[in-house]
Amino acid sequence: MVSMKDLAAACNVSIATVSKALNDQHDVSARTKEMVRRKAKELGYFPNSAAKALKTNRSHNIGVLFVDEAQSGLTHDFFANVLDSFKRTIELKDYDLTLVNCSKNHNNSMTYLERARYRGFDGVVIACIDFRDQEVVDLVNSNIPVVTIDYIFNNRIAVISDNVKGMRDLVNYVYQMGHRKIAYIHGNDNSVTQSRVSSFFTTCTQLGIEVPDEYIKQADYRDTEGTRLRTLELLELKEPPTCILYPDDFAGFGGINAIREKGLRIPEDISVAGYDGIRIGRHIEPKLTTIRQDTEQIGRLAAENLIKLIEHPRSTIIRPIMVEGELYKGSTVADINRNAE
Amino acid sequence: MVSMKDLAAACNVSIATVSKALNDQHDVSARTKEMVRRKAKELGYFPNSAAKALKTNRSHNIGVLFVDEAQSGLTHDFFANVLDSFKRTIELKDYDLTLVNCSKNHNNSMTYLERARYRGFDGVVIACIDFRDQEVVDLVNSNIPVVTIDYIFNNRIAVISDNVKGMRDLVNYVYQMGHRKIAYIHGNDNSVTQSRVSSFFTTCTQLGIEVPDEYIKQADYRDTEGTRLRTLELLELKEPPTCILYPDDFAGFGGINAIREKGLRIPEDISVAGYDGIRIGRHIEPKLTTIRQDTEQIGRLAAENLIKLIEHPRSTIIRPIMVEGELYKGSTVADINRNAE
DNA sequence: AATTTATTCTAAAACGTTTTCGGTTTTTCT
DNA sequence: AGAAAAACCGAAAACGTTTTAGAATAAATT
Repeated sequence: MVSMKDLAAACNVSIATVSKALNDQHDVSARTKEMVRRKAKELGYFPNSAAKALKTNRSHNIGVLFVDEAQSGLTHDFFANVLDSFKRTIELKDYDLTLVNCSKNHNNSMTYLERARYRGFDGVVIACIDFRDQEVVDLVNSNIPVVTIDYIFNNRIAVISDNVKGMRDLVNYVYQMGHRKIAYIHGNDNSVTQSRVSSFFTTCTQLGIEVPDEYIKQADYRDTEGTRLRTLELLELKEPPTCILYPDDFAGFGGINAIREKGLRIPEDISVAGYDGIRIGRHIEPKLTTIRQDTEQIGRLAAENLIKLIEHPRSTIIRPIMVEGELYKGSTVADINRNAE
Repeated sequence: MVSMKDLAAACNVSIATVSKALNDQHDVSARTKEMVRRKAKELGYFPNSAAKALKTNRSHNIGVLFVDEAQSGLTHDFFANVLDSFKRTIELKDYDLTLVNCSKNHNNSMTYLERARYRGFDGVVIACIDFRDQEVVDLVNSNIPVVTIDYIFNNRIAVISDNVKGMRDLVNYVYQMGHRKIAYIHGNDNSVTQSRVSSFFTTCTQLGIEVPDEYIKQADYRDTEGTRLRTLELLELKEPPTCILYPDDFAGFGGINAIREKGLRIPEDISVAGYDGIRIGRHIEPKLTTIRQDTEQIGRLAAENLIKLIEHPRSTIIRPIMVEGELYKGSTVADINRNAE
């Protein structure tokens, strides 16, 4: 409510001088700077971001775009952790974070791009969304600095979890534990799933493992009911797998339930593994074997690179950034090597 | 980038007319309104929120204040669900949501109140934070519309989960299942804990249950290691409880682990219950008995009332709003009545 | 026809900043 | 001491809106 005008009056200087003093410009003396700042604190002055944004075309505000279809937005463990890390990082540089309104409630709703411009975001981070949506594509192709998570666009910064390496590590580990009959219930079709599935097959081939068609099934991510049903199918096979991989940890618990329904023990009778490394997985028994994605790193790198792109567009190298996950061994994959019996 | 000025030029009318046409004011003819709107769409015009906010002192942006101490902000299941519901609700009214930067990284960082003013939030929702923090108190006592979650300030809107009723329902259920030796490991001291603890004692007294001191212990919320240790202590007692209540579901799993460590079965040998109703609790075995907090409702009511307060300050009744939780029976509390044996 | 009333429009100020450019004053150099 | 350079400051325009007060025109009333 107390503006630069008031402050200028109180200091007997011009508004211009006040502005420069507060912004630490070089053409104002140390003495007046000191005076203006003291007075500012005294009167309880603080700037108005709207006016500043209007004038400078910089909002110091970053938008985050995600769609919480089926309750899987903010409550999505992986994404929430990424976002949390992202937020902590940009806060160090004095940015705020705005969740972009993505409801299409009236027919005149803005597109994502329009809304980003409307709010004047300095940059946008995009995650957890259908990347083939035309609105998303338009936003990515605009001149607004953008970073995507787990999806690569041409000539844009992306931070992606190394699903190829993750799946390879997981399969190698399972193989090393003696398993040769490995089933994989994968998630619904998107780029993440594709990376994992192709890595699964590649690794199996390299290891000389044959994967019968009926060992490959599909369920949605976080869909415990789907994995339960698929798991039951797998257990019905005349030659059931000795280990089942799930789309993610959450969905994995659906599979675990199915297995126990059948009176089987984990990992004595059958082994399982998830993907993600959700927090709770390390706190409940059996501790789920999984690939822990480095959400901390993903969020931080996304933030750092987006800010670099915003503040130094010319000197920022635009490329996808890989973040490796880490195998968490847990206790759901049994060692069934001969010598271990 | 195309502004009202451009639009005015293209339409051969004044800027004022354009503004009024787009805002559907009464003193502009239907014909020009139509014309302006058509032209606006044609040129790809959209407003600039900073300019609008500067002029009107309304940002159509709501701040959310929470502190993610110990990773328990966005990744906090209860809060994430509340926030998700909150967001969906305000989006229907065309508001955006900004997570207020609450890092104190340099000594000149703004206070919460200053930041709220700086950004020009129309309102702020406060949750998951130390409500005794002076900065929070200052914000609450300012003239900015505010709603708090799970904490009541005088003369401010609050949406709170009915912990008294929740705990009463839970204890009654446990009692009804035949339990008389009920232990309670409660969370660290705050208003939520106080409600639950006092309700626990009141209900026990009403039921004529004696609660020995050593049945009451403390662990932090979501602290699986703490609950593990406290649980082991309880099991060492010469007269151990037949049922243990935990601070929350997440922490409850720490207790479950401890119990299994000792080779005991749930619920055959000992019963347990949590509090919250986190999603995963319904997907893993054993299904944890708990009080499911109605996060959907809490978020929605907080949003609706905050917006009402923003848009119609005079006619909004200011009072705490109670939201009841629901008993989820799960399968971790055994029926130990004589006839059930 | 003259007056009033209603309708439709515009000019201009204002919101709180930043920035450019020019003008003083002070310091430094010869 | 005088000139050149450096340091410091202010007036004013601009960013994209909304809003007020009034002007111009059209319609309705006497």
